[in-house]
Amino acid sequence: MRATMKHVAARAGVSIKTVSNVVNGSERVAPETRRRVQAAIDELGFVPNATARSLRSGRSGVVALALPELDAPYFAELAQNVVEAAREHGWTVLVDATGGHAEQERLAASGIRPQFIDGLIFSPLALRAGDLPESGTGPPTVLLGERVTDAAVDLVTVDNHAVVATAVEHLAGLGRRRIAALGAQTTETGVTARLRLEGYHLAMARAGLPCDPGLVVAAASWHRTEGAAAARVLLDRVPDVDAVVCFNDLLALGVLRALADAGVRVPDDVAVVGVDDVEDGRFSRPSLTTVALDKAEIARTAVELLAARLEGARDAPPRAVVAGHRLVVRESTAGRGAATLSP
Amino acid sequence: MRATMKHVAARAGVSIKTVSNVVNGSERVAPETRRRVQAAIDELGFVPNATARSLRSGRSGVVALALPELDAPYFAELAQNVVEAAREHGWTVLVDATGGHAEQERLAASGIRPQFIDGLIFSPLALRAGDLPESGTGPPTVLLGERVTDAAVDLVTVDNHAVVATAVEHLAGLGRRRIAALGAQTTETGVTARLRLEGYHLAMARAGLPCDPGLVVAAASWHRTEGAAAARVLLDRVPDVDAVVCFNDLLALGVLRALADAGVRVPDDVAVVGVDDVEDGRFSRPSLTTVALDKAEIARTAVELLAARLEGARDAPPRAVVAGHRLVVRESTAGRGAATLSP
DNA sequence: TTCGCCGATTCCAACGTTGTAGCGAGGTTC
DNA sequence: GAACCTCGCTACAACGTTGGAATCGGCGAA
Repeated sequence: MRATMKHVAARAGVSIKTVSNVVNGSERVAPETRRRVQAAIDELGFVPNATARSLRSGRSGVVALALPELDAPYFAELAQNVVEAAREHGWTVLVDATGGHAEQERLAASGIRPQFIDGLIFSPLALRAGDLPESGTGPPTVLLGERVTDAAVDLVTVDNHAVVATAVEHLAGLGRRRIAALGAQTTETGVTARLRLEGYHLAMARAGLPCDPGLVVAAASWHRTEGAAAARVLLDRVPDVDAVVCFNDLLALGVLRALADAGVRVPDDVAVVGVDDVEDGRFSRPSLTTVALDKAEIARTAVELLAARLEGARDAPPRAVVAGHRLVVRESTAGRGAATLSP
Repeated sequence: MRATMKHVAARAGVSIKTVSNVVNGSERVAPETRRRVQAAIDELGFVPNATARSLRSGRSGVVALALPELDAPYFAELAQNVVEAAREHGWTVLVDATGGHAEQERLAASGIRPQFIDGLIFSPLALRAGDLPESGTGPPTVLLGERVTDAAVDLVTVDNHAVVATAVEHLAGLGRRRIAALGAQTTETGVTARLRLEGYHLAMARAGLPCDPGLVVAAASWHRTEGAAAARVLLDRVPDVDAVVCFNDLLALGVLRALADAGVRVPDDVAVVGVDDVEDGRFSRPSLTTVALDKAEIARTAVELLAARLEGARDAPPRAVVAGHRLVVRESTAGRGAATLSP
């Protein structure tokens, strides 16, 4: 059985509280006592019981990260960044893969293993902010994505209009006219998809390009297979398409594959742009031009917002931070001229 | 403040223990009492405090998964599988990304947030089994990877000799003679790398192929960049190489990219095989022939071994399970003839 | 010598839950 | 009608820790 403070106390000939004081580095301990206690701790291999500590103090040092899926590169890279940022604050991250299912997400939002976690960083797919438990019920939460309602939670987002507009402008600047958008979603909950589609329409209008409805292709989920399938639909529907803006990189990677299979040259015949900047895109053939989202900034900001809320006023007004993005030009729009394996 | 059993008890006019009995579905509660208590629970939105429960019962329902990194697709996909398998057992998974650093791994092995977690599924990179805390100190552990010493922990592994041999035989069967191995590691801790290299040598010998030392290329870490760099070294060193066995898919994807940049045709000039079967390989150009490791089986087995140890005898003899693998032939060895986007 | 003070340590209670023991009411058995 | 049983519930202690109050011993000041 594992040693407890009781054992250490007995061995060192002091009270339990003195052991606690030594462990927590309190000032009020005589050097000699401290030494004796420390020796006992070492001999018994005592490690404080985090559960008891957390019950007593109300803090566990664990924050949850609820994501739709871990095996999509964007979320995997984001998770990695969150884990690292959380470590800086002495937090351990409990990752919860919701599968994007509303029920799982609701469960996650109301606190996995209630009171186990100090806070939650939540990237919902099916859930809308209005579905979040009323504040006070769930753990302090930072939302990644969109504010769908005015629920009072902190938020880290990106400017989805601008993100897609950046892509469209880049393509228009290269002289492309028939620019398709891939990744539209009809479900009410696909708010990111809706915003990105709006950004597409706005940018097309600004560039004075016709916005044929056939140019907009839906994708129920943003995975490679869906991207490939949508690309086939698109080629069939609009044979003279000369560019595709995909709403994320996975879709774009699927598109690249399907275009190659169809004998379409990229970027000569069709230029392709994604969003996210996941690592695969740097190594694909052709490498993928993309609008990079600053995942490190998103992760860092989310952790910091959470820290502020935990350490500061629990009911301070909610804050919203917009993380940055930037265009990364690679072969899928610039051809072999683009620096290889960069940046 | 959140409602506790005390509040519920007061509201329902019963003792705390009766509330506990209702919550835990004990038999000894009259229907009418149960109804009253349930009503109070609903009105107050009571949810049992997992921390207190865990302190009392010694079980938290949380298992840790310690991995080198989350953003490598193999680990991300594995993590996803573990999360799903754990959910079946009612467990939540706490993911710990160690970065492959010995110190972080040691920390993880001795129990992140001690006593917080019921068990640990551990995929070490830097640590050797001998470095694990003596049994009894850390949490019950299932090791993913290799048994380096005879430490008494459960183990899920793959037959690394056979895995690489499968790849070599496939290439030899296609008539390739100058087959390179990519991913060797000189560090003492890279046991998987050592086993895969042995598998390569054994298979080459069996196939009666010369095993020029120049054909073996090292890669400190198994990422795309390293793969690309190693491929350039290889082309420089052995210009007439006609096949490459990469010790994982990421290396292979880097190799594909570097070969394309060098104007080498795959598989016409050089055939490429990876190990893992991550999703990227299904969509790369050319798509990647690989030796698929059964990640779902690995995850499921690991969770089951852990469950058995937690529910059964704590000190039952350790078990070792070898998970399956199978060759998946795609374009990087079979050319356009291979079914596209399959399987 | 006594008092007060201060630093070091101990004691007690509490965090929210559950296991064990026990208790009263009502029914059954002879 | 006493002995016994079962049912439904309550009381208490315990899990391992920490905050706060209480206590103790030694020392300087009066």
